[in-house]
Amino acid sequence: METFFNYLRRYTEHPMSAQEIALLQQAFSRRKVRKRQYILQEGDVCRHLSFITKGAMRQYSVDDKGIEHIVQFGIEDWWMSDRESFELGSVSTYNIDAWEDSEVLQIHYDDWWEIRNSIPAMRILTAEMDKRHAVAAQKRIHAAITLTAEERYLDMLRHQPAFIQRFPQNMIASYLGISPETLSRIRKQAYLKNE
Amino acid sequence: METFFNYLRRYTEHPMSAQEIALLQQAFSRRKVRKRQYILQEGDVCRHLSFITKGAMRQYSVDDKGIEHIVQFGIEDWWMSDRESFELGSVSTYNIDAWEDSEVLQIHYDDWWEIRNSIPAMRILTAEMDKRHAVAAQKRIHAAITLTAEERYLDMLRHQPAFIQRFPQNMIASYLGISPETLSRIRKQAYLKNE
DNA sequence: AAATTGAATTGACAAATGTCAACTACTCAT
DNA sequence: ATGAGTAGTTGACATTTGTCAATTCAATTT
Repeated sequence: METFFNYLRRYTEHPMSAQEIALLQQAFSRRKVRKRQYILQEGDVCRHLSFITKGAMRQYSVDDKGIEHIVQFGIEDWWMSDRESFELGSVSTYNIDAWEDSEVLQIHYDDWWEIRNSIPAMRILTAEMDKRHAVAAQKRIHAAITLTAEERYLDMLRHQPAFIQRFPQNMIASYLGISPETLSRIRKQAYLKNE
Repeated sequence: METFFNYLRRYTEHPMSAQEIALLQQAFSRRKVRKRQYILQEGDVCRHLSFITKGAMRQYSVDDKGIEHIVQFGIEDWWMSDRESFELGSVSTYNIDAWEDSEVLQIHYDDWWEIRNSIPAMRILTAEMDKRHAVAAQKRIHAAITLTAEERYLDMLRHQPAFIQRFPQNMIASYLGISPETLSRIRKQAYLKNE
C-alpha cells in the first residue's frame, strides 16, 4: 500500500486526512497474482481497476488464428483495466494476466465511483490519469500511422525502455503490431548500424 | 450555441441553473472558420478548446517530406484541440484547420478550468468526454496493430461513415495510415467483391 | 548430464503496401 | 469557353513486412 500512497502524493499534492486514508485502505484490496494468472478474461466484465504495486502485466486480445495482440503493458505504478468494459459494464474482449509474479491493489467499480465523489484528491487524481492517458494515446496513434516498424521500435526504446527490458521480444513485437521475426531483423540491423 | 446546449443535455442529464448557463455563454465565444483556415498551427501553444457546431475539421502533423498525417477528424458535436499542448502548455506539433466552412465555440484554457470547478454538470461532462475518448483511443490503437489496411477501412466504413462521406479520399487514407493509391485499390477490390 | 521446452534467429519465399509516373475527370477561376 | 489546378485511378516496379520451416541457444526439468 505504501507504493500507492507514494504515487498519490506524487500526483495530487493535496494531502489527505486520516479519515480519507482509512477510506482508501478499506476500498482497495491487495491481491497477489502469480505469473500467467489472469485478472481479467475475455468474456467477463471488468469490474475492478487494478493498481500494480509490484510486477509486470499485459492486456491483450486473441484473434481467430489464436495470435495474441498486446494493447498495453503495465509495471509498478500503472493502472490496469479494460477501460471500455469497466466504464460501460460491457463484456470484455481482452485478457489481462501477469508476466512476472505481481501484486495489485484492486478496487471495485462501485467503490471507485464512491471514492471519487467523496475524496477531492481522488477526483484530481482521476482527471490527471485521464489527461496522461489521453496524451499517451494520441502519441501512440500518431506513431502507428506515421512511423515505420523500425521507427516505432526505436521510439519505444527511447520512451519506454523499462518495457523492453522486462517483457520478452515476441511480446514487444505484438505490442508494436509486427511479427517477432521482423522485430528480430530490425534489431539486427540497428545493431549493425552501431558497429 | 443551441447545438451546444443540446449536446450538453444529451450527456449530462443534470439541468443547469440560469446562472450557470449565463456563465457558459460568457466563457465560450463563437467563431467562424473558413475552409482551409487554421485554428491551431504547429509551433503555437493550443490555448483553446473548440466545440464544432457546424462544419468539418481535421488535426494533422506534417513530416519532413511535407506529407500530412491526420490524427483526428471532427464534425458537428466534436471537440477539437491538441490535448497534449492544451493540458501541458507545450508547443504543439499539430495543425488544426477547417475542411468545410465551420463554426466553433471556443473556450480558453483558464476559463475551462474555472468552469469545471464551478459548474458540477461540466465536471460530469468532462469525465464523460474523457471516458469516451479513452474508449475510442483504445479501439483505434487496437485496430492499428491488429487489422490490415483493408480491414481498417471497412471498420471505418462501418463505424464512422460520416467521415468517409465528408472528407476526400486522400485524407481518409492519411487517417488510416496508408497511401492514397493503396486506398484507391482497396476500394476497387471491395467494390468488385460486391458484384 | 541428458532431455525438454520455448524464445530468438535465420533463410527462402509470398503477400501487402509504398513510390513514381502517367493519365483521366472534375472543379474553379479568369 | 479556356486553362490551371487537384483528386482519383491505374500500371510497373521497389520496398517492407509476413509466413513457414529449420536451426540455434538458453533455461529448466528430470
